[in-house]
Amino acid sequence: MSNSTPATIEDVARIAEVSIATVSRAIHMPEKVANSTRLKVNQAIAITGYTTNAMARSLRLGRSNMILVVAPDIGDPNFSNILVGLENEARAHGYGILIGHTQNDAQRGLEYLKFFNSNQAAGLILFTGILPFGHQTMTARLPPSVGVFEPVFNGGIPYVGVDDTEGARKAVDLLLAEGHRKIAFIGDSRTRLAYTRRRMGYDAGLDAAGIPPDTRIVLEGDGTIESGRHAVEQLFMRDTLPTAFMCVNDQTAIGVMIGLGARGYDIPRDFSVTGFDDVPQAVFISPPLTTIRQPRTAIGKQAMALLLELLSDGRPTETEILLRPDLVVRNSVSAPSRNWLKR
Amino acid sequence: MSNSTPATIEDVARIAEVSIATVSRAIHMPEKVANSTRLKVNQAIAITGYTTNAMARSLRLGRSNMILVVAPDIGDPNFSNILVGLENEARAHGYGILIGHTQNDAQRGLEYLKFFNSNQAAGLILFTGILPFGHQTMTARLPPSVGVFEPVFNGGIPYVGVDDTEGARKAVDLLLAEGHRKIAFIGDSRTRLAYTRRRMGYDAGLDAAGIPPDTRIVLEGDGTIESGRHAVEQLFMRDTLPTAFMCVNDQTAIGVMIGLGARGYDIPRDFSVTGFDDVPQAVFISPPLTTIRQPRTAIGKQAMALLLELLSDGRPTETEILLRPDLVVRNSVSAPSRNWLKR
DNA sequence: ACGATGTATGTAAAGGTTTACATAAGGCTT
DNA sequence: AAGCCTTATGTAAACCTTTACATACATCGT
Repeated sequence: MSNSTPATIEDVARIAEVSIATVSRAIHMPEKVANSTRLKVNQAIAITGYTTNAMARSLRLGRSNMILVVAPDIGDPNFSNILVGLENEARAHGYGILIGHTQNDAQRGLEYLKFFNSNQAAGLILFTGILPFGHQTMTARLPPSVGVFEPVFNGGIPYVGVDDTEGARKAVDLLLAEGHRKIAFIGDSRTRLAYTRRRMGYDAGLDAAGIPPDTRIVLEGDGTIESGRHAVEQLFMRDTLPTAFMCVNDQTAIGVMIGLGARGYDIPRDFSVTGFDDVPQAVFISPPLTTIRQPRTAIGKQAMALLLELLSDGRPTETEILLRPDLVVRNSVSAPSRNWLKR
Repeated sequence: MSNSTPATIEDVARIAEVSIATVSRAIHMPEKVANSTRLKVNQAIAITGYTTNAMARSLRLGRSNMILVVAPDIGDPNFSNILVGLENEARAHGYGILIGHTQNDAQRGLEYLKFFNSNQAAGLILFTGILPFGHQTMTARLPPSVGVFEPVFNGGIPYVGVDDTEGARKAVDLLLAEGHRKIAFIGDSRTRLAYTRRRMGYDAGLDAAGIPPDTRIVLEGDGTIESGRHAVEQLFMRDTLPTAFMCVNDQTAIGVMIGLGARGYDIPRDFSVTGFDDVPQAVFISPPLTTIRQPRTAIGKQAMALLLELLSDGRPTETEILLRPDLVVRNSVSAPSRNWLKR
């Protein structure tokens, strides 16, 4: 019972008075074994407290029951909820997860490949939009992989994300409904698909409202708080002020709010601001940010489900799964102020 | 080269024209092998791109190179930075980390034991103050373990945390220096060691300032935002108002601030508030929270270092490592307002 | 010149599992 | 009752390492 060394399949076999092959079958292919023997085996397992040695199993099978999750930054507020979804789904199917963070360092990413060479992981979940490994070199023998949030590279890797266009459309429609006509769009890098798609939602919303695009109030940045702040300064410099700021993500929106606050303006009285992501901070900042929620736990769950499917079937059923983002109305949006309307 | 199956030690041996034993030795005990052969082996490894199969190695050695990290909630804002520290240190020593979250469910915690039975993990890092497994049953065959933040149970498991007493003392001293004399302490559960210790710092600070303890303004809660809010209501009901709230953690402090805000008070004009932890939100709330920082990355690093030591030596050098917490001054503390001083 | 000592390498077993193949027994068909 | 199919179980090989033990050879002291 409380032996020093854990019970092996042989211990079970001895007690159940069957061969080890039968024990293995009783566990993994119960229908192939007679009811009476299955019972004996189960009893023996209960007595010994046997758990199958995952190492030996993986060695024999040539694949492990672990999934490697690689993210550029574990501390990213978007990360942890995704992880919950990933982990729950994995566990439900007998898989565990392994976490690696690359800190945006390709070299470190590369080191994670050893988990696959050495059979320590069977599949890969990628958070970064790029492969964390040297590109061409490895694409050939890449393990079954699924991207989260963003499509990966061009490697034909399926991914699970959110319908960015629809989400952006919801944000812009809210602002339009409040009466805003001059709505700035503060983006991040044009190379990111999320930017392109959210921008599409913005453009479409404006177009549907009959408002001609005004490129003077469409800015690019890098998605950080600092970049949101900078965007505000730029607009004040140019004297092309909008009445509302629609931001590509919450970080940028927070930056915008800080920038506006520093200039003495009140939100939402003087300007309205929307974000995208609904990071945990969004509810704590002042005023609480109206934003678009990414269903993170659901994304994680779907991504893992897709990967598990990939692992068993070999081919993905879908190459892109987009979940529906929700508008979360808080306190950073109101009708444009009289003053600004006059402009 | 780009074979479908990864190279094994035998491939290397064949190319280097030595036995597999020599290859293994060349890798793990290089000094035991002649220079010339070591060179040949290294070349062969380079040619084949060989990586040792961790499964086979673990099976043979009877231990793995993975560390299981169990936390009640991966989404906890305290968690991710710790993880960075843990992971960096682990990787530096050839270990990887495995993450599990129990969601405060003992049953789920129990399931993680299989990682040890099956040799999938060599050691354990515990975030929860309690063992996530059935208590008495398992203590005997518990793997090498280290606690983080809090001592674990009574199982003689070493842990790495922060000097709570010193941190609390810094907070209370700041409030005293600002001129506060009536300082409330909002705690969480008395069963938590962190509570006891932070309370000790509070008591000591008051004592040093010659202020007699006033139990009417020392409250208990459960460490949540809601509980902070509730504490404010209680104090208003009883009409025993302090001029400052010293909170056992940031969540409670945020709750206190929300509660005070809801009653129309301004912080820090009407009341001062301090927290403990310096969670990421602390800087985003309004006003930004003055709090005590836990050096999270450092804690993680130390905890992992301690565990690794445990794994090799068998016995821990220290049973408790406390790091120094820092006061982070932001905007939630000022001198008590005239009005309140009169009381 | 011989045994002793030391160094470098090879041989083979062991670690726990899964599974192809072999065997045995029972039930059908004719 | 003979042959055949089906079902249940056992035997043994394979997965890839590490390492105790054996072997071979060179070096050294006497």
